[in-house]
Amino acid sequence: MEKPGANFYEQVYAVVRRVPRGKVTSYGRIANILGHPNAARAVGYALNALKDKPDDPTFAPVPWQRVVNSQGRISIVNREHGANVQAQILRSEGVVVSEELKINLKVYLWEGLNLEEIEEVLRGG
DNA sequence: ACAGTGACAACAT
DNA sequence: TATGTTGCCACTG
Repeated sequence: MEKPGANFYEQVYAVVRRVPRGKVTSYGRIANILGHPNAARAVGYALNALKDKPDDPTFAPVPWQRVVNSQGRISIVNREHGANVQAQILRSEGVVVSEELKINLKVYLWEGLNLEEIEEVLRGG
C-alpha cells in the first residue's frame, strides 16, 4: 500500500494518461472525474509535481500538456525560443492554439470517461 | 499540528 | 473582456 494522500496524485496521472492525442481537458474536469469537484487546484499541484518524477523508469509518462484551465486557456508560462512550450507541444499533436494561448473547447475538449472507466482508474489503473 | 503554497474555478465588479 | 476576490484541496516543511 501507499500513503493515502499520495494516491490522489496517482489517480490524477491515471486520468491524464487517458486523454488522447489531439484532445484536451481541464483541471476541474479531472477533479470532478475523481470525485473531488472542488480540488481543481490540487490537480494542478499534482501535475506540477511531475517535475520530480520522470526519473523513475517504472513511472509511465503523463501527457500533462493536454490539461488546460476551464476557459480552454493554457495556465503555464514556460517559454522557450519566445513561444509557450505547452502550446508548441499541443500544436504538434494537432490542436489549434491561438496566439493568446486559447483553445476552442467546442472542438478539442476530451469527452471524458464513462462510469466503468472511472472505477477502473480509481482502482489504480 | 499548522500555516503556507499553487499549472484552479466561480463569481463580482 | 478584464481584473480582483474568495473558496477549495492535497501536499510540504
